Amino acid sequence: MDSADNSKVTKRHTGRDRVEAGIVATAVRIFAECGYEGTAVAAIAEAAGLSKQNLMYYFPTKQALYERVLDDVLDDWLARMETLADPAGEPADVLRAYVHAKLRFSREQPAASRVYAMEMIGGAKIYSEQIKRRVVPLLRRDIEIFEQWIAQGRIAAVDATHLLFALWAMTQSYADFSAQMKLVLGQDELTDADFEHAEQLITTMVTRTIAVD
Amino acid sequence: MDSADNSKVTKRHTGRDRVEAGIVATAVRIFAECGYEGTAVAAIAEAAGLSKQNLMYYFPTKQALYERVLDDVLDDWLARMETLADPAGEPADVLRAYVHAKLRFSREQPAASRVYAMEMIGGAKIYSEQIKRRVVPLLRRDIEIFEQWIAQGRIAAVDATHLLFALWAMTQSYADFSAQMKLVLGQDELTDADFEHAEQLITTMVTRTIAVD
DNA sequence: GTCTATACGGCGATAGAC
DNA sequence: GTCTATCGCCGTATAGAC
Repeated sequence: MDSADNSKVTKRHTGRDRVEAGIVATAVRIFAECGYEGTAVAAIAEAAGLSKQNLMYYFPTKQALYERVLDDVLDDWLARMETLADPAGEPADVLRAYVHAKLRFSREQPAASRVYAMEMIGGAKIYSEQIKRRVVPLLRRDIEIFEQWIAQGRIAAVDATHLLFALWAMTQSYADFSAQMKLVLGQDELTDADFEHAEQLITTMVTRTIAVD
Repeated sequence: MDSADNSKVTKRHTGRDRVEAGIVATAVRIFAECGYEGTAVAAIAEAAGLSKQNLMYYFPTKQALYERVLDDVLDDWLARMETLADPAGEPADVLRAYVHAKLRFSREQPAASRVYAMEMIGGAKIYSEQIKRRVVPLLRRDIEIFEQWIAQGRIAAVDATHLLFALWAMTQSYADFSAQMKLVLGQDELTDADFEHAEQLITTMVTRTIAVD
C-alpha cells in the first residue's frame, strides 16, 4: 500500500519496482489515449519494451494494472494538494495556490488527469470505492474551510460546494479538453503562455467571486 | 446530411427514421456509460429491442453509428446555443442565458454531454474534423463577441478565450463529473436544487468577473 | 524472470435464406 | 427488412519450457 517509494536510495526490490514503474508510466499514457477497454495490454507492453506475457507476470490482470495506474495518479495528485488548504491562511492566497497547483497538475500530468476523468465520466464503475475513501474526504474538508471563511465574513457568502466544483472543473479542463482548446486556439499544443493566461483568468474569477463587498 | 427531420408530419421514411432514432437514443446512453471500445453493438441492439444483425442493416459499421450519435448530439446542442450570442444584448443577460442553456443541456442530456466529452478526452481521433467545422467557428464567434464588449468597455478586460473555456468547463462538469459530485454530496442523483445552486454560483462568478470597476 | 505456444471467449462484420 | 449461421480477428489469460 505504501508504494510511493520512488527514492533511488532504497535498494530492496529495485529491479521489480523499476520495471513496474516503467509499465505504469507507459500505461497511464495509453489508457488516457484509448480508454480502458480500448487499450490492449500488448500495446502497453510493446511501448514499455517487454512482452505481453512478461507484463502479465508483474500485473496478473489488466484491471489490476489499471487500478495501480489510478492509485499512482491519486498519490501524485494528493501529494500536491494535501498541504494546501489552510483555514488560517489568507483565503485569496490559499485559493491562488490551489488554482496554481491544480493547473500545474493538468499541465505536467495531463494523461493522469485524463485517466481519472474517463473513469469518472463512465460512472467510476471500477474505482468509486477508492474515490470515496481518498478523494471525497479531502473535498469535503475543503468545502468546510470555505464555509468557515464565509461564517467569519472573510469571503463573500457563496455556495462553497459549487465553488469547489467550479475550481475543479476549470482547472481540470486544461487537461481533459485540451484537444478542443487546441482546435479553438489553432495550435498544436497548449503553451506555457496559455497556462499563464488560464491561471490569471481563473484567479481573477475566484478573487472577484469571494471579494467581500 | 439534412437529417434533422423529426417532424411527425413527414411521411417519407417514417419507419426507418423512427427505428434509427430509437437506435441512436439507446446508443447515446450506452456509449456514454461504456465508451466507444467498451460498447458492444450487440448490447445496443438488445437494449433497443432488435438483433445485432438487424441493427447493422441500419448502420453498416459501429463507427458509422458512433458518428451518427455525435452528429445528433451536436445537432441538439447547436440548436440550443446558436441563437444566444447577441453582440447588442446586455452582456450580463447574454452570459446568464448562456450559462442557463449549457447547464440545462448537462441536466437534460447528460449522456450526450458525456459521449462528446469522452471523444474530446481521447483526443477526438474520430470526430475532430466535424468539431473543427461545426463547433470551433461558433466558439470563435463567441470569443469575438466577448472581445467586442471589452473594446467597448461594456465588460471588464479579461481574457475572452479563457473566459469561454471557463464557462464551458464549469457547465460541462455537471454532466461529466456528476459521479464525483454525487459522492461529495452524498446523493444518488443531482437534483433540480443542485442545478439551481450551480447556476446561481456560476452566474455570480461570471457577473463579478465581467463587472466594470 | 522471461519466453513460446496456446486456450478461450467476445466481437465486428458478412453471406444468404425467407 | 429481418432472421440464422458463421467467419475471422483480436485480446485476455494460462501453461509450461528454459
